[in-house]
Amino acid sequence: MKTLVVLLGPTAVGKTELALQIAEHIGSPIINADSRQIYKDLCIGTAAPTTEQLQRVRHYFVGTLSITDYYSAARYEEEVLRLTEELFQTHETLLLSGGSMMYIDAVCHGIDDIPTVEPEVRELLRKRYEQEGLEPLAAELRLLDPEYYATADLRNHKRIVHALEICYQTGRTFSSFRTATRKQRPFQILKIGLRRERTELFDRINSRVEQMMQDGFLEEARHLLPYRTENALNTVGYKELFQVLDGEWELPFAIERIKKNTRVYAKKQMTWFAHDSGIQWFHPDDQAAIFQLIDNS
RNA sequence: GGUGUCAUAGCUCAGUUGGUAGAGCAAAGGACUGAAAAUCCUUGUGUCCCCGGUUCGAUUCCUGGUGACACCA
Repeated sequence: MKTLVVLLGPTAVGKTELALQIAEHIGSPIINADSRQIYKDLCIGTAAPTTEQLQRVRHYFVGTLSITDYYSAARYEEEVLRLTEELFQTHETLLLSGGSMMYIDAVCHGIDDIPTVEPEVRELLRKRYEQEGLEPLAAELRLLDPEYYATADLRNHKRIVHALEICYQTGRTFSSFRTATRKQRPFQILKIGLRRERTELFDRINSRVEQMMQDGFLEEARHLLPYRTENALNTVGYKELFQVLDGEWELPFAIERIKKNTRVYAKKQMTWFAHDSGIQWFHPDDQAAIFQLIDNS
């Protein structure tokens, strides 16, 4: 039975280095599962693998997209499945590593087959939200898709707007696409979660942000400033540095915000992963136990 | 050594004309189906420095400590 090893955990826990060691141990490339490292030019701020690390092991989904490219968890699912099908012909075990919760779930059990929203529809709804606000849109959703309306987070405009986009574009209700079925994969999945004491993780986050600044994060952000409205740059770190470049924030204040928002992100990841009972948890230093688990699978 | 000011949440501080207290920051918990490092929701954690006194009742008023700061010697 082919095995996909999924290495996951909060940001800054130590996935990148351990992934390299596991990949070398099992002779697998690394399939990256990070929704921001996949973009070219977001190197320092996303703590993407370095050139040396990329030379050590073949990586997929690192720096392959332009920051203006559209991307989604569904595309990721599709592309990873195609890639694994190919790679499993020559590998018994493959490694996928990253922290983007929805991307990992998309690979492991799939997401529903909902059409991709066309740019015109997206633009139309974006304008309506901007001009009318959330309430009229929510009221409209109640008429178009009462089933989804009943359970939707009515204060979250992204949910409401997306449901409406699908209703408009397809003439069907958004809820009719939501089957919540778990797709079967032609390989077994071994989920390895990395975790640390919270204080330890937060210390690592804080010092990693300091390191990013020393590595030229502000310069990287300066080059990307013209693209600031792209979704790829709606990302912790870049957002705050854009405030500095606008002259709105002092740099030390922005650095504190980056640290804080990274901590919040890490907590959000841990909340998500905590619901997944299929994850076996380890401290990143406990490589022996992790290798043993992989070897026995 | 003397005088004065202050002592309240992890931090900075507000406040209670005496009825056991609240802001900001930090922090904690949660949701999540094609934009997910996104987006959204919830939560105040406390010997009010310590021992006494007055009082039905003291974090608040009073005596005395202790500590910090300022000024005078």
